[in-house]
Parts: sequence; structure tokens; C-alpha cells
Amino acid sequence: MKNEIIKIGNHIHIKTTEYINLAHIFDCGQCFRWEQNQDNSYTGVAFGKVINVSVNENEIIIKNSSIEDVDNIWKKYLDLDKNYKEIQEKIIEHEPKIKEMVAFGRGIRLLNQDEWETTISFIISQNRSISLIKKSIELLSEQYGTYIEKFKGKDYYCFPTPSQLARASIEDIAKCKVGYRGKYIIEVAKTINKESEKLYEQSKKTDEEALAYLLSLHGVGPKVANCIKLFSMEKYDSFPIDVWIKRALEKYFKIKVDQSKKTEKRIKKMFPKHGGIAQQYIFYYAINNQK
DNA sequence: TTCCAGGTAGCCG
DNA sequence: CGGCTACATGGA
Repeated sequence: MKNEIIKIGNHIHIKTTEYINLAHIFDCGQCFRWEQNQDNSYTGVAFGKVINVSVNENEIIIKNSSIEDVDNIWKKYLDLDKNYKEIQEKIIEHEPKIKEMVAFGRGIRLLNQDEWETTISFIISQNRSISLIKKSIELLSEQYGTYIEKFKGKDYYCFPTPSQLARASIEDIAKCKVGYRGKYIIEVAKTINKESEKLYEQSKKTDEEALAYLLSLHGVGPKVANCIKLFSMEKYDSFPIDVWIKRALEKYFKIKVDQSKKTEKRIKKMFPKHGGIAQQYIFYYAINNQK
């Protein structure tokens, strides 16, 4: 996708030929720091910056930013160089049962998020609902993260760095309502603080190597590891299986899902190459069509 | 009150 | 390996 970026007044406009749906992008369970405004725009924090995003006709409008940041950060973050229309067609062609789900989630894009933030966010996510995950991450950022600025009347904080969280005490971090995951967060923060380059090397390594590294982190199992790979390492084969995906695969695709290698291979065969993106359509459909 | 949530570690056979 | 269970917390 070629995206023309122009500045009009204080706003940056990105021309796009694809259908973009911000609600589907920001509320599909891949990220936890974006909130919808009354005008349907979204405001959020990523990479230490606060921006406001809206969509109008064939363009994305970014407020509180600069041409440089849009070029260097947000274009990549919003995954604007990928052709989702083509990917959708390939996914449906290979597994027609997913057609309705892809139609439902049309406009989703997989954000390219920071590895560290994604790691901690999904450690927190285990065995909890999305609204509570968001609450804990907000509390963590307020309590430990660096202050950024006030935007439209609200104070915004960076996601805490590894060293900021490595200094946290178990009693203090409990105030962020992370429950038993507090010890995981602190231990992983200490690990990454000592060797942060190791985490950031994984996107260049093979799927298997990245998986093995992530599984070595305390509190990271196969599901969380696959979320980290998919949402922050551009490893689009990753297919995280949580309770929603398990139920949806069993209900709509009639396959029994367990932890075995056999099941993993079967799923990979159903959703090859862009499996992680297919997974996201299934997840988003599942959480919005529960019965 | 009980059940559940974008699960994992620890333990046991 | 596969099968159990404890784990914090708030919403339904």
C-alpha cells in the first residue's frame, strides 16, 4: 500500500485505499490503551506518545502528532503497508467457514506494538476480562510510568519501562489490581531490565526461537507467547488459543481443541500463512456474538 | 452465591 | 507426556 501523508493545519492526513474501522482495530482485544471519544475518534498512548486518530472517507487523520512521527511510528504501528483486502480473500478462499467472521471484523488491522509493553500486558491478561486488563494497565502506567502530557483534559502516562517495574515491590504493585500476576510482572521486569536487547532480538529470529525465549519468561505460557509474537513481532503465523478461540473453533469449525501437537498442526493447516490475522477475526467475532 | 475471564506454574501419576 | 489445582479480582 502506498500511503500519501500530508499535513493540513495541525493534523496529519494519511490517504488510504483500504477500508479502516477504528472500533474494530482498537476494541478487538489486541491493545489496551485506546479509548473511544464522543466523536468516534480514538485517543491512546503508544511508544511514549499520545495521539488522537479518526477516519474520514479515504483518509486517516492523526492529531497531536507530526509528519516525522507518523512516518517513523504510526504508519508502521497501524500496519498501513499491508494489503488486508488481499489477505482476507486468501483466508476465506482457504477456509470458507470464516467468511462471516471476516465480514464482521472488516477493517481490523494488526497493530505493531512494542515488545516489552505487549509482554507485560498479556502476562496481565491471563484469566481476566478485557475491561479489567485495561484497568490494571492504566493503574500501572499512572503509578510507575513517566508523565507525558495533558490532552483534552486527561493526564497521560507512558507504559512503565523495565527498570521502572523492576523497582516495584509486590505490595505496591498489588495496588494496580494485578492479583497473583504481580510476581510475574516484577520477575520479568528484572529479567528484561538486565537483558532488554534479547527481547528485541526475537522479531528477527525464527518462530521457534522466539517462542522458546518467550516461554522462558516467568508467567508466559504458549497462549501469551503467541500473543506477543503476533502483536509485537510481526509473526503472523502465531495462533493464540484462549477460551474464546477454543469455543469458537469447536462451535463454528467443528474441531476439538486441546493442547496437543496434532491440534496445532490441524489449525495451522486450516489457517496457513496469515493464521494470526484469521485468529483475530475469529476472536473478535466470538467476543461479540456470545450465546 | 457461584461462575467466569485473551492461562500458567507446580505437582503428581 | 496428560491431568489436576491454586491463584486475585471484579462483573454478571
